[in-house]
Amino acid sequence: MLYPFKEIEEKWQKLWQEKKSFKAEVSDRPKFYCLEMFPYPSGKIHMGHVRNYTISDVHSRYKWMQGFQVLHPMGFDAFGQPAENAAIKNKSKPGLWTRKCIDWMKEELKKMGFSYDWDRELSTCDSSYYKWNQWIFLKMFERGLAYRGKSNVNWCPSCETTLANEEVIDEGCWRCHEKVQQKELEQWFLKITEYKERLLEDLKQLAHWPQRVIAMQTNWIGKSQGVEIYFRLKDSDKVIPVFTTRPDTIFGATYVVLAPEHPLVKELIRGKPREKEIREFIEKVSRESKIARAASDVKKEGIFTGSYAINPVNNESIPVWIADYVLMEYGTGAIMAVPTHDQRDFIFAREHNLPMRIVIGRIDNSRTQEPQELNEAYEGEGIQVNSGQFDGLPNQEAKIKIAQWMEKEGTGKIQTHWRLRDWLISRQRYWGTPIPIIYCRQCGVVPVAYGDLPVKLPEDAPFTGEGGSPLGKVKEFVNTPCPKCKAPARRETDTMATFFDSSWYFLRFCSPQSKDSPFDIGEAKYWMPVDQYIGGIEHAILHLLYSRFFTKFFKDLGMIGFDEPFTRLLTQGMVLKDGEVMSKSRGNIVDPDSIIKQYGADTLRLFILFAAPPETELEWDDRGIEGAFKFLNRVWRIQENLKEKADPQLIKALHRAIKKITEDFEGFKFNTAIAGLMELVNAIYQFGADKAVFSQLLIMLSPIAPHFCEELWQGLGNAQSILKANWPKYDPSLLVEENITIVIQVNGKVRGTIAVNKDISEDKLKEACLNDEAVKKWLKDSAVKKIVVVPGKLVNIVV
RNA sequence: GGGCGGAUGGCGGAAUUGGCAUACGCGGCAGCCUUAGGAGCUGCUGGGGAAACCCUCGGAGGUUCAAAUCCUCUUCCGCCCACCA
Repeated sequence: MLYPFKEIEEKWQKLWQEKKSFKAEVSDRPKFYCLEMFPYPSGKIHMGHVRNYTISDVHSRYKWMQGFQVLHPMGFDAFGQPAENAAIKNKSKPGLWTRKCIDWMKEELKKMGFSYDWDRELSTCDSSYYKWNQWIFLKMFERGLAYRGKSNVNWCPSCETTLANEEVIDEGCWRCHEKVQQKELEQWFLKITEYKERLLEDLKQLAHWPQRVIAMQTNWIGKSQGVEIYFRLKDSDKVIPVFTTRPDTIFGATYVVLAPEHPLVKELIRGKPREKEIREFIEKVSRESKIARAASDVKKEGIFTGSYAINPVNNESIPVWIADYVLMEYGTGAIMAVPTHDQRDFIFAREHNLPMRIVIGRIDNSRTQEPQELNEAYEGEGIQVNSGQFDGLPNQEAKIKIAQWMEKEGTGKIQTHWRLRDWLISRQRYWGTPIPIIYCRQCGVVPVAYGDLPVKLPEDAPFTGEGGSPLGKVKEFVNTPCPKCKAPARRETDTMATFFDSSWYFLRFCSPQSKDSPFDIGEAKYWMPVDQYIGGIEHAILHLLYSRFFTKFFKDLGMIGFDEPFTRLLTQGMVLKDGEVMSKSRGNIVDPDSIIKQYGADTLRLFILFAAPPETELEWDDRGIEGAFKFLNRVWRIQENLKEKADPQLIKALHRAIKKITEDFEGFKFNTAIAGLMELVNAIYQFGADKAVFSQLLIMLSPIAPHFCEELWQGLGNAQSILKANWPKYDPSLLVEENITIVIQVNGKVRGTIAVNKDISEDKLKEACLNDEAVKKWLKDSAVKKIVVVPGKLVNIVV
């Protein structure tokens, strides 16, 4: 007979809701804040959600049972483009569509039996939430951290909006993959670069984050030390600053290259004989996509400007070129080229017959090479040559000496460069937080007064899907008096990037009803920081970096006292089917709802944890889910045959299991924890369980299969929820075996085993091993050289 | 090109961190039970071999009494970043 999962799950979900079993309240108990990355309400949950939220849920329930006061909230990241696309398609409104999706999704989440405190639910599209986005924006504006700038922005012609650098993937829009164009617009930026040192430095505090996330953030921030070197133009007082991380190669700089967009270019080429040709070249490059420009196998194109610069260390005249491989966005938009020691420069120099000079000699090669002998640039370590007074120094040492010397001479300046750019948050979109700014002819850019917040998003903007922001077409929204002079003025019609919304929601969860501030300072002091954060690796850079930035900003406002929002981070792996990521386009989706209908949520939870460790990819297997269901049925049948008193052997097995399973829960090794539970169940089938052993099994299984265990727990006569039960503790004395099995090896190969008392002396053990019948035949003709004894484990006889 | 992570039976995956490779499950095989259910229970199940034994953790070397685990070289796969000066 199969256990009646449908009735059981409905029954307990209802009871949990009625009793508010997962209500998080400030108390004397130690707190534990367990958070998963909240979903975008697309309407349906997918296996990725199921996996993410099951991991969090098991961890939360485990912490409850360990006596923690747990905060485990859920909400919806509800602003964003899909709602607008759906509204256009269905001739509906984004708000209506989104709220319907939220309702559907909540139903599905509830069917999974997740232990959320639903009283804390929030949606970022509610004005009670986004009001505080606007408040935060104004605070940043006051401090100069939100600013307006003219900028060449990434423009997606399909979505008709700008994109952050971070949202451009392989030169396409991150959402629709349409090729991104460049367009100059007035935009709002957040000055995240102001926090770059702290964002980098504080990564050291994150001892419990995955190494690779730390590495990705470090690379994204991209700190690099080097020297800014000043190349004076020949016959001019103009200077080209150049950034390099390799000042040790300065004596080998044989030409200078400017990015085509470099501000000096126009002036440099004016009146030169090939001016027209150069202009055409620049035109051509600017039309090229960044993909083509970035492809390393593509020939590096360039053109001589006709001007020369002076290498400040040796006063040589070297030509100034323009080339597509130099980027305006990085460094100073100009480089010094050292073809012998930089592969890109090498290719370019060979292509255009530019001079080369070796300045770093290979350590392993005594013969000095000539540049024409080179097949590629030498980028490794070496000894300085052709470098004036620095000849003979190891280049690492010369790097520092040359930098210091140049700084003293005034020809260069030691500098640090960063890859991190300011964060563009303006979106020419409707379904987002309105930016609380008013433009007045008289007063200019005027912030909305705090008292006038929220600037509400009008719910009935026209949706045609054509051109520009629908907000701009709502006259009642756009036209407003200037807060300062009361003259007619216009509102900003751009909205905020949705990453803004998700950069502080974890703080809002501490006090979601708070009416006077984004979050209650006392509540946040109790609950924050988040003890365990769980989500997908795809957010390793953006969301986590922005959240860290906001946290530091709140600290600067004096609202919180810590630097980092997420103490521990777990990034779960993707769910695959037939070796590929589950996705609609591949048509390999397994719908969680159909699995729940067929086997119940407990089986789904059990399987998804058992199939793989949380961090690795998980291959979906329809037969595996049957196995999980079979296991629960096997546990179900135990209640029919309970004994009066359990066998001592089973008690030992139980305590071994408690130790293993507890350790595995601590380390998020749910797959082996479940294996441990299965072993315990196998032992129960062998020896027969009593009520006490069965109870302990249920407690340990309950975070994984909560409805199922509540039902059996109640069946054992318990009036209270199993969540209130204490997590079992093992008795170490029961783990010690009087007689242990020792492995006997001869020359490292297993030749037998021997059962001995645990306290046997080493000599006696050696003797017993040498006299073992199975071992003797391996020893007969050889002399024993050495015997290695690993206490309690094995004996290795070397002959 | 750079960074990170992988590779273990027919499959998903274990291995106390250098100490019995393949726990647990799936699949397969056999038996039992049967009011024949796609149920349940009990065994067996890495490869070769009649056996004694031998071989096996992507491949090749090395360190060690002992290697899936440490070192060197190498092949393949995944993710992220990328003319970053």
